[in-house]
Amino acid sequence: MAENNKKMVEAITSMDEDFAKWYTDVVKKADLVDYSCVRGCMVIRPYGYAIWENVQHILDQRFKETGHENVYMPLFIPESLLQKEKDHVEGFAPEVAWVTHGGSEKLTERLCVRPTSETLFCEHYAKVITSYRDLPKLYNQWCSVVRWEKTTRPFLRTCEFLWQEGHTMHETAQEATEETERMLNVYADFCEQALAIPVTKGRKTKKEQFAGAEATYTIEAMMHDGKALQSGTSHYFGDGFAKAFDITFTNRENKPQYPHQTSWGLSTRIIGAIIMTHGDNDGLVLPPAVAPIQVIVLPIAQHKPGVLDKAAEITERLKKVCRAKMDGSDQSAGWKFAEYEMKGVPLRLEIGPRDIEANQCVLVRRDNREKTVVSLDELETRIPELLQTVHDGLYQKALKNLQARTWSASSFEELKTLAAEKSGFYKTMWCGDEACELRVKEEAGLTSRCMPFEQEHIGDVCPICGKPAKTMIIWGRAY
RNA sequence: CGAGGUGUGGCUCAGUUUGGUAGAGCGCUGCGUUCGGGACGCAGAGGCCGCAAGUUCAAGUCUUGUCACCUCGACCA
Repeated sequence: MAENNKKMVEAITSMDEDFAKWYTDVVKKADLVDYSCVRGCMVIRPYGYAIWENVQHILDQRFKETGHENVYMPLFIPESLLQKEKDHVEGFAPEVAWVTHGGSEKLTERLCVRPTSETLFCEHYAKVITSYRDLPKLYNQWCSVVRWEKTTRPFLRTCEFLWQEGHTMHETAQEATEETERMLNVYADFCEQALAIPVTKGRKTKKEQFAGAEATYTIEAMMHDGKALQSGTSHYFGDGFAKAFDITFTNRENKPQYPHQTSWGLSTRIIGAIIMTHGDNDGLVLPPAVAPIQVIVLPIAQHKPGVLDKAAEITERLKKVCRAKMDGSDQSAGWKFAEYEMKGVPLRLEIGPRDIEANQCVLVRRDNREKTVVSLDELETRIPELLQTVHDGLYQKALKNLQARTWSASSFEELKTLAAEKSGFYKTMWCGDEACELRVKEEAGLTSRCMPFEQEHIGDVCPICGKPAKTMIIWGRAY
């Protein structure tokens, strides 16, 4: 029995042993995804999709609170449309999928399966924006996009993935800039408040920015292994696309003018961030706000009279204050403990004959296994409190990891040594020259993650070239 | 796209060196006993060994081709 137990537990590879393998083990064993017969694509299973639905629900609400409307654009983009903006097409052309035939007939113009929908939004905006009175246009769409990736991993990089993409048009550059920042903040708040993931907000370097954008802003999260995951991006386009797509409106002075544009997106990749930020060697650990099941009610010795009934009664009560579920299947109690830990359920409620006698139950936190005995009379207040405590615990733990793995370097040698010996984020000053960025990539194996909004003065010169530098930048290894 | 590796019941794999009737554990189905950390007994179901050619009396095993997946690099949310 002990032998068996050990074997089952070892079914998840330890994260210290092989983090990548741990990740795929968790993804599979928690029933989040299945590999599909289509190369590089995944089946998102009910439990994984339920997480995404919770993400969608919370974010969609925040988009609407900030004045956005949902729309739906076509899946296909005619080749000529994609090619209107030069930088954009150069950035995406290598990874688009093309439709060349309809039935057995060859199409006169190839259609690309959208890798992102800027071009479609632009084409539409050109038709519907004629006056400053039509602005701003604050559109968002929930959809999937396709990018022909060479190497893929569930959630982190797949050939098709689900996301939302917001596309907005504004009268002035300032308004558009504000929108870009506003939505980045929506993402950052969402990550911290709903997902318990601390993020670093900042601007991407020119090398890392979105194809066709004037500025790209990002939230970067640190995974448990110290690697970075770009978790959401917000782009300022200026009027570049507007010019390419001939979008003009009559301004307040009765003159034609190009509007200023933004776009911003967050994808199912965020589920990868949740897994790699909070997960442990027993499996997934879900932040309560997006956990499909927040409390799993487990009857103990459920064949004994009254136990199942009591557990069902408690579950019904709990459903009024949280997402609760009872497992009354005939698996053993120990099996259920392990199962729901693997699935990352934030709280487990155990109720057995001894508890019923004492009018109490045992609550166990997934994040630290702490047990609390709670009177059945106090469930409605204690459970929401405990869920909040789990959230806070997860956030603090993630923040601690971020702080413990953030290093700063004042010389290139120091940066290279740190990069070789420690994983995480590396702060240095940077002159702004792309040549230095390339050298860091070549010699230290790091890419720039962002230039944080919260700057620190850690020197006066760029450690790579020695020239004066005013910007602090974060380097790292990215998923 | 480069370098390596792997394809055998649902899953993880043994069997390939030396060709000779397709195996194990887990999972699954049924019945019974269990249940506070992955329980147990009994009885069952399930495989043209990735695919295609070839060698052979005989191929999971040898040869050639092909496809898929995995790991590491290069490229990208």
